[in-house]
Amino acid sequence: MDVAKIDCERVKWRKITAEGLNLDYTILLPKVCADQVLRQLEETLEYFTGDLAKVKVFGRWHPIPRQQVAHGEPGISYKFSGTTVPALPWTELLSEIRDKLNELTGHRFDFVLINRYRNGNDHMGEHRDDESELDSSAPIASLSLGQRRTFVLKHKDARKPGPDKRNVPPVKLELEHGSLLMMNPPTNKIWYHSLPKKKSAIGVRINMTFRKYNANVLKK
DNA sequence: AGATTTAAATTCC
DNA sequence: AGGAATTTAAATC
Repeated sequence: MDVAKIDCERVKWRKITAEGLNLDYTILLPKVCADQVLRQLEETLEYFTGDLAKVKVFGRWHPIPRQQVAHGEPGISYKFSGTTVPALPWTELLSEIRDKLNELTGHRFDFVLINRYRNGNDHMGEHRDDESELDSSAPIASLSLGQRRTFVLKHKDARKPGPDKRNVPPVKLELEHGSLLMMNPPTNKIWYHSLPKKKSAIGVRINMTFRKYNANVLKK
């Protein structure tokens, strides 16, 4: 069972919508395939360490509460609160997954950010994937492997304190082993997302978000 | 120029 | 008990 053999025609999507939110969810990889991909990722990926694994928040430096690495086309770098990391070259497995997602979606992803959550204590705070260097017309494809975790989305107006706070309910999803979540425009301009801590989560989760950068970011 | 950004400690259910 | 909300600064766009 390998990724290249997955039949895109048979993928059954679940559509999730709300005000300014447009998601598609599916279990893309059958269990045996997802198990194999996870094992291969664990064997082949190395994560950033040292200064590349730190963020500056409220004037203080912290180690990121998860492991992280980026791969993609030459010339791309990923910036987040204080730190800039280079995109490492594509690996064979990452290219294979990218090609399948390109076939499935009709987009050409040129970058992937990989986050590894060692256990339920690793997490990610509320943020949007709306960097100006990203092609705002392209979706972001989020593939999850390993430990199931809850993904929380909040409307930007439900988040800010004060009188203009609006009561838009959050959207929660359980991201399963082998699942693919498509975040379609304009979702990432309007909704924040996070992966909260979960005491009961013991296992490792790896999440890969495939993105498309604006053409002028790539090295020619 | 004012909104936005990110994680941790603390308080509050 | 464990989650959700609140508070924290300085730099960037």
